[in-house]
Amino acid sequence: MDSRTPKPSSGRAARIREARARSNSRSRGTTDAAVATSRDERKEATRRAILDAALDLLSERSFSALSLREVARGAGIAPTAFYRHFDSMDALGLVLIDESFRTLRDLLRSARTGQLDPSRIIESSIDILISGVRQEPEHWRFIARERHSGVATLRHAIRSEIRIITSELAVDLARIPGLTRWTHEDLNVLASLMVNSMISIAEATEDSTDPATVEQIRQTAVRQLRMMLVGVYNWRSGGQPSATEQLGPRSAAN
Amino acid sequence: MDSRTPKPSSGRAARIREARARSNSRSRGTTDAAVATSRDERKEATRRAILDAALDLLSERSFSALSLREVARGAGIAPTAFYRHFDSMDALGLVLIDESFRTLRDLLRSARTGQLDPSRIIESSIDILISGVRQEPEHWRFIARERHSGVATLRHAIRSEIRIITSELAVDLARIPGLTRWTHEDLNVLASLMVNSMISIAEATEDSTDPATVEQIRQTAVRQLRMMLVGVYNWRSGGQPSATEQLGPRSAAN
DNA sequence: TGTACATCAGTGAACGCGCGTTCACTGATGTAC
DNA sequence: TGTACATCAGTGAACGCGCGTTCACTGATGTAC
Repeated sequence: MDSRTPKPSSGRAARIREARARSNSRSRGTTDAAVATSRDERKEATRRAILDAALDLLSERSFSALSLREVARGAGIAPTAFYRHFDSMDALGLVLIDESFRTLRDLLRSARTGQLDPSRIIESSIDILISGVRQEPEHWRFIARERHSGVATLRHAIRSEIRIITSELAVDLARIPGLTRWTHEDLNVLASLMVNSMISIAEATEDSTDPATVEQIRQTAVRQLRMMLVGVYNWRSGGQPSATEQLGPRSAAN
Repeated sequence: MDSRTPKPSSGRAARIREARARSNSRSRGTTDAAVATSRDERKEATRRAILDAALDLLSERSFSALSLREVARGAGIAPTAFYRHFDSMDALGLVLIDESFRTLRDLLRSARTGQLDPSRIIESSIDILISGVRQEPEHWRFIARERHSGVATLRHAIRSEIRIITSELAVDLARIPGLTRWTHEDLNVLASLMVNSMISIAEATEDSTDPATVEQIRQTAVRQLRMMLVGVYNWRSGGQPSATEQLGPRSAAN
């Protein structure tokens, strides 16, 4: 069995194979601590191993360049066993998108509910974002990469998830005192501006391991968001006529 | 010879094959109008055919999913002839990046030199961008896709090109009256904000053929940029203390 | 509790396929005289 | 201008490889009695 002879590879995949080996050990009567695992539990463990192996490989390759056999190898199973868990690689991809966006949504929820110091709201948000990215870098990388990938199924799935998150954020923004009178469209434009820069901040972060670089990205992000929000707070508040004149007339309709 | 029997395929690839067939016709003594082509000219034509075939295929696949044989097929040559023009697919990719960024830079230059109506500067810029994207959609798509792709060589090449464009823009911005006193870093932050949204506007545009959708994207883009620039014009100009207070203290150091 | 049978996650051989790359070649174009 | 030779873009057969998918199978786990 493959899981008995793991090849030298990255820590994560190795850990998965060990986990799979352990949960199978009882059935092979080894002296390993007898962890009672049902058939269902072991099936789930293999499923996870497949998903984790795929996510692991996706840090180097894009999804379209990922082969079923490679993933199976990473999970420590025969290629044919893959089909016991997923109909196709595309199906696996969709599950990965689902899980990745769960991570993203969790982060947003925690940012929303945790009362932040209002005087440092931007800094706190960015900090939450950056530490979130560092906790589950694979999910962020996957979303960032496949958002524009050649695989149409994944691209569309990601686009619709991003649209959902954006409109959720727009709803939230509508409650902020200064923005209560904004139109639906303006709120959505702002929200997508924020989601976009959130994703590109995440991308920038997870590419760099050097703490100094991360710190620099953090500061740039803070400045970017601050510029954006200065714009927001001045958007409909009048004043600064010389500046706003240069920016062209504001559309009266919306 | 393959170029004599073109398969039914997209217009562009077919046109390329025809061009190649035509430039070869003299050597085969057909009755075709005798276009005198030197060996060098024909070699160049094949090279172009390869590049165009690749760009054509890249509208559906990502670069890493592109095969040498596929490209050769698209260009109407035998797979082995590919090596007469490029050492590898990676080499081809780098040439494509080069050409794509030439398109992008040309667009920026024309936007810079053509004196725009200052009262409609945002609208004009966006219009230039959108029509630029519609003229050479393949280049934009290629950059957008491969920016986060799995092919490290291309990713790095694109990143450094974007960095160059961003700092060129920062230099330009420094000349704008309201921004003359900004720090180097602030200008770069603003420039990268603008380049980022430029790319994402381009992405949004080239995915949609429907004119109504394009018009909607255009309006959203205008609004996004306007919000951003309202922020910029208020960035160091003081005033609006209640709003800026909510955004946290401005860093005095830079 | 023991027994007989059903279930089903995982296997390994086999298939046909498209891939990148090598090689010796062909024959039109270019060049030296 | 004509001839002899060099150049070199493009060819097609051949190679070994990893791929996705099929199939009949195995044997531990689960279940009915």
